[in-house]
Amino acid sequence: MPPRNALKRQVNRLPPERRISDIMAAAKEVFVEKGYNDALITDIALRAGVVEGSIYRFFANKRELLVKVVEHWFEEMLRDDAEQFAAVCGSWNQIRFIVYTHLTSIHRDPALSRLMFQEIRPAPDYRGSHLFELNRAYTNRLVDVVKVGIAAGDLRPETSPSLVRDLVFGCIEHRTWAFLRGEGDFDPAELADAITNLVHHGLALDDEPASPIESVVARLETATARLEAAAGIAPTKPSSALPR
Amino acid sequence: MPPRNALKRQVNRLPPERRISDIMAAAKEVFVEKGYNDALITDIALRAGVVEGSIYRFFANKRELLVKVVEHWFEEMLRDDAEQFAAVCGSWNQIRFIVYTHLTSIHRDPALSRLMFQEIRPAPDYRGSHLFELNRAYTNRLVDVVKVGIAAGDLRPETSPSLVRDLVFGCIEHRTWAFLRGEGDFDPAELADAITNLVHHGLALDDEPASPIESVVARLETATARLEAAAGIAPTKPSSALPR
DNA sequence: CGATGGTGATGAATGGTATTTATTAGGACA
DNA sequence: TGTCCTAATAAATACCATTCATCACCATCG
Repeated sequence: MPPRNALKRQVNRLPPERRISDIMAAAKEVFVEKGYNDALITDIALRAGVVEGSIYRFFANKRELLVKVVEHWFEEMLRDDAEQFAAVCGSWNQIRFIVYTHLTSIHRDPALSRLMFQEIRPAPDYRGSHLFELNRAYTNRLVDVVKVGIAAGDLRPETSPSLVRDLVFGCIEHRTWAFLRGEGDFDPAELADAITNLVHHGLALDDEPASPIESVVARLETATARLEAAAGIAPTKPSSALPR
Repeated sequence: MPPRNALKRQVNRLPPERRISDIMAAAKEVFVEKGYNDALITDIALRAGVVEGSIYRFFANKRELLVKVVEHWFEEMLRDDAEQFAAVCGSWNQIRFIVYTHLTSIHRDPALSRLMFQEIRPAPDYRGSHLFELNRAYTNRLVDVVKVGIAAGDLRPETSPSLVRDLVFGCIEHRTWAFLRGEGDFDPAELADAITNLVHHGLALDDEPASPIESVVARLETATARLEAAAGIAPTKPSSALPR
């Protein structure tokens, strides 16, 4: 056995899968602790027990490493949620379930959620990425719930399912930003109830006979509102506000 | 006059305000074009007609420069919106106005909006910053609208005003992310209507008083009153009282 | 059993960029 | 007109992601 010779460099050979998972585990740690920009490749390499250059054998660059780490997390999450969801019935309960599980994920992994929101999603190549597809599948469950609810007569037929998706996920994100910055805390169950109720009241079909007068006045109100908007807001391009 | 001597360096002395505004204008350009990370101080200095070091005389670092640029934009925006808002009456119209103007800002300045969402807001020192205060004032208008609406009996008493704020601004943000990434377009007026309707249906008090006609007529009256106000019959500040 | 080629792994460069610093020029003021 | 103060400069520094020339381990073959 050769003595610990300073001139001989030590090499530790491992199967690629093992190396990759070591690096990803270390990267996850560092990204979570430091955020993307302050995470150092040196630090990741150190914790993974490799040298900086080795990371570039498996990942094209720092960003790809980030994407892979978040993808891994997201996929795991989806697997866990999927079959549970299948057991939930009724539009209110289904919406509540989706809101609740999403809130729980954020509450459990704030740093990773934040990386997803702040670093991944705004990237110009996000659409077209695997994470985009995963996220689409994730959020489309809500779209489907709304569609089914409309078909079943539970929800207002004129609501846009995709707008409901943005309403719900946008609300959750906006509500949790302070927490994601490390300020304060929230209770997922409580907040899930509040959001679901608020949204659902906007969706629930009011079983009123809906007299003809009703709709006529509603149209009148809309017309005047537009008129006001056009008159009060922008002299620059008044026409567009009057689509008719 | 000294000849253009390569050994003598040219110095262009300017009043500080002028230098600062030059630098900020150049920085705005570059940040808008390239985004925060890809914006180079060198580039900014070049366009501002100064040398890199000079920027650090007026701004502590790149991030402070960014914050100042966004602050400036935001303040300007607030000034423009403020008095217009004062003229709008009725909770539906007020919400619609807020949604519409916000959508318009995003539509007009996507890059700056994006910097605000992606770079500024997630920073750990955001709360406590001037921009936080500005943004709070901006979004609190909606909170006030909801509070007044509840007090006036227009909106469900059990709704949380701050949750409505998150619902509305979160929805807008989520909806516009694709546009902010440079994919596709949206129509502010149309989207404002859709969002306002969706949210308002979740807020509007549904229990009809005994006679449907009664409330229908009341709404008609409200609508015409608004129209009068908008037309300039009752101009300066009819809003704060929120009649009725 | 020894040589050898392929490749995982290394750590020292490289390059790009924010930030700092020593030095200079212009103007205000005496 | 001389002197000091400070804006402005340009070169230097520091920090990192990324690249690259080289090395050491293993399998395979002679």
